[in-house]
Amino acid sequence: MLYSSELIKGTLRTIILKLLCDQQRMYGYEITQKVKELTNNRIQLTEGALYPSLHAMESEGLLVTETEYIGKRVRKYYSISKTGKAKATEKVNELAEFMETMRVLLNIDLRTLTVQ
Amino acid sequence: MLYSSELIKGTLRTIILKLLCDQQRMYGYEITQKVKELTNNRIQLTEGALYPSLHAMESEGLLVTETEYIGKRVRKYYSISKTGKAKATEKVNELAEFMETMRVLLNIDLRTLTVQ
DNA sequence: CAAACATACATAAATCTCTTAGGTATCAAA
DNA sequence: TTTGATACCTAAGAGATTTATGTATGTTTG
Repeated sequence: MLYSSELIKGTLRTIILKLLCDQQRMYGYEITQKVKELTNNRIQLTEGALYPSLHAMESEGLLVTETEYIGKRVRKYYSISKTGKAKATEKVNELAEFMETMRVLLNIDLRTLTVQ
Repeated sequence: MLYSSELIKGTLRTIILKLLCDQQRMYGYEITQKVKELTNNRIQLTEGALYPSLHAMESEGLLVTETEYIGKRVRKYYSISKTGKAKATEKVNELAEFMETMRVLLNIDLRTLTVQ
């Protein structure tokens, strides 16, 4: 089951920043696969959203890139800057608080929730 | 503190449907106030988003309206239909699963989270 | 008693984020 | 040799919301 994508809106940057906080460096395609794997195919990032988002965060100084060649194929690695790290923390905290607020508002019982 | 509103996107209908599930009937302005109160001013629904959303859900048969006059002032009450109730459950469950997935993905520890 | 604020509805243009759809190219497997 | 995976990218369109605006009544306060 895939989530109705409206929900993903607004969380893409948070996901990317948090992943890059933990993983040192990753390239775009790798990010899509990692998210897919970590969420048991529940969240499938689209490239049309991912790449522009990566480019934007690079130009904002949140991410830094280095390009490498694997054979003849280009691979663009992204890693997180100091500013990016701060932004990651901020965004994750904000999302956490938002989720907690929604949990209370909608009276969602997380104890009975197991996603697998 | 108000949430950066991107997060709210995609959850507006869920909030409205769930509230109307619990409250029998409410009017638009009342919904904004109730959400504000229940979230300690954290979520502030904008009227530009709320009213079109209510109108859409009415035309989709999820909500039913009755108009009343309080003095000379119009008040439009919304209540939830049977279809709406089913939709509410569906949407709340979907959001709950999405939040749980995000919690795992971002490694958010809800035990240390207290929103107040 | 007038101004400010709250209540109560509504619409429309602009904005933002993402999807859909397309494009290019390399590499591995069947 | 064709299919599928890897790997990058952009642009048009869609969808949900914000911002701005409008109308009008009721209440409070200086």
